[in-house]
Amino acid sequence: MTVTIYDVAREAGVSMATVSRVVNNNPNVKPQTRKKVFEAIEQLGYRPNAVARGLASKKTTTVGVVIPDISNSIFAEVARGIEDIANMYHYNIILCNADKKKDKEIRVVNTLLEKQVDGLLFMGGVVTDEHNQAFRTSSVPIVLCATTDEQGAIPSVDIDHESAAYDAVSLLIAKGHRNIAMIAGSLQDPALGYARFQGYKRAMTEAGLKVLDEMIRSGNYRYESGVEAMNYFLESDNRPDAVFAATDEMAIGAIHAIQDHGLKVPDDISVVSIDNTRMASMVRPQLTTVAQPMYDIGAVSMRLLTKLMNKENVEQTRIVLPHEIIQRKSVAPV
Amino acid sequence: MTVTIYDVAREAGVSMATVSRVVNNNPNVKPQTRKKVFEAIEQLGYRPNAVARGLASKKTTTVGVVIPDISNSIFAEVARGIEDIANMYHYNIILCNADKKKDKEIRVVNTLLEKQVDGLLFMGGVVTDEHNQAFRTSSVPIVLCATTDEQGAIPSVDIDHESAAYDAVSLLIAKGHRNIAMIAGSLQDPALGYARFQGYKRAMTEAGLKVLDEMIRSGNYRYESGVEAMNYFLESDNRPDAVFAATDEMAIGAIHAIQDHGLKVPDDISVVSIDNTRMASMVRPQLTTVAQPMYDIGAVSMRLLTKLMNKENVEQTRIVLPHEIIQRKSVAPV
DNA sequence: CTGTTAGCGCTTTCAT
DNA sequence: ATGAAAGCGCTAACAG
Repeated sequence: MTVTIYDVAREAGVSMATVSRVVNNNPNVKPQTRKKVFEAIEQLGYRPNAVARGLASKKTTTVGVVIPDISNSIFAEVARGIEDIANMYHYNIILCNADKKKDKEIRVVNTLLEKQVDGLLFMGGVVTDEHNQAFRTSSVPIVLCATTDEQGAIPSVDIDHESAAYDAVSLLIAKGHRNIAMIAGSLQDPALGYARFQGYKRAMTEAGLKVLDEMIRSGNYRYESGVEAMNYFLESDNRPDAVFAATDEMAIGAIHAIQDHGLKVPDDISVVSIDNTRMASMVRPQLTTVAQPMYDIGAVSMRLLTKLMNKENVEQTRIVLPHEIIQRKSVAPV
Repeated sequence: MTVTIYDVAREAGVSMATVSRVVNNNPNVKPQTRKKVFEAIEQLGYRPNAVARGLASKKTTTVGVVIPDISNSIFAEVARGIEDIANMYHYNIILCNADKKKDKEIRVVNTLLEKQVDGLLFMGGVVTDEHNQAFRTSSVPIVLCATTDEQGAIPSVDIDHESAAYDAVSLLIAKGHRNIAMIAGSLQDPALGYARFQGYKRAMTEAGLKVLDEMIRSGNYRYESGVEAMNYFLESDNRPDAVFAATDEMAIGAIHAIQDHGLKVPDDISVVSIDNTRMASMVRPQLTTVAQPMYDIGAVSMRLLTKLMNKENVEQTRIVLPHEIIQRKSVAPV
């Protein structure tokens, strides 16, 4: 039924080993023989079985990637970077959504390992002890992508969220704003939510400004939570004159909340955030935001992983990519 | 080094077959034996090798999905639907971007087949003869996802783009608009761009309205091309009073172009589109659009694929999912 | 309920 | 430059 390497060998009048050699581009084959084999392959419509090859060679040329949610554009962009580089190095990608649920994350890491992936890219929220435990049983390299572990024991590629937040808030301060609110993410999330909050705090403190509890609301990174949080600020008696949102989406929510209250951005209230998703230039006013190089994070982490899988010597296993503030139209001088 | 089923068997004092049985949940094992085996597994930290299993059983419990671009939110949403259902049926996903490039599409289909996926989900633009050729050599089922072949020979799940467009334009007409422009996609793309254009034409014609060349511009489905196209209309001497855009993104571009010209949506010009991406409710005014159930398209096509892989009898192999017009704030009566 | 025994389709020494 | 043969780790009859 299915044609195997053996059939090709018979058809070409050579041994399996020889067929294997030509399929794998081993130079030790006489051109003439190579030709015969190719003809037989063509003739029979032979398609190498990658599973058998994987079993025999102990390499599958596929890497597993666990991602919180592929339908979230931030992660989708990272995934695209991963895929492009993987492709370039002839790896395929097994993609698993894990929704930032610890149990699911650990489960998929295990099934990925069972599938004998040659390496693992882990994109998630927190890296707990249980994660480390699961990672430790892996015989293949793992790199954290768009996150880091606190001990810095595992190779990772990310931006410095704290300093990105610091820069965003500092811009606001430089423009003369003093009464600056923050729409934060989850403060339980050390790699992102909390780090961005820390950056806000540091910028405020260094500028001699007070960090007031009532000027901080936590959202879930999404649009709706941005409008909710902003509505809260709008209705408080100490209305901020600028808002720093932990994500573009929440910032856009905030902008609309402000506009729906009959106020103007940036004339009445300035807004700045982090991410620089495509949407940032698809709002009016266009969003001033700190660009997170998501595609590059994916690309660089995949590249790092290829080196690790290749057992190359890598000096830097903890890579921090630079961020950049993109000034558009949502921030005004006071 | 790596612990195999054989090691577990020895440790537990049973045969490989028995270990295999307990790992695969075969009921024919005495509870006591099962327990012994589990202990040995635990002890040794045994992790079944899915590649070996795949070779022996000729099933990999993974399906391949070829997708144009995972960083495009439309496709990402489909992918999420696929993943969720795949997960539910214990399949994993190998994801390959193919950028709607025919060569790349065919190449990845082949490598996916080499990897012995149990089934294939194909999301792409046009399905050419060459595609069909590649599909035909497959011994595993294939379903087209968010596209169809013209002959209808291959199982597929999609919406009826023509009628979605028809409904969108008809809404405009019902509201009293007569001078309706269209920002189309690629008219070379039969499954989407052209079908949506056909729907526009039919709605116009049936209403006794003229389809004017100068009222139609082609974009590339993206935001920028929406603003470009709209600018063209805005500067022409026959300004439309309503615009139908083939995608939300282009519609949002159009809205901003209109606003940047000092006009109002929908007061001066109404805008309607197709997609209902999350962004549709993240613009002001919120976008009236035809909802394309992307998640469901992914979910349903994966479900269909599971049935096919299972050799179940399926009556309907060409599924057309319903669309629905979502009226928000971008369309006004004249 | 459990064990024996062939493979699955390929890679990889080791010879020649 | 090529072939023979031993696995890779597991499943699936088959036998008992």
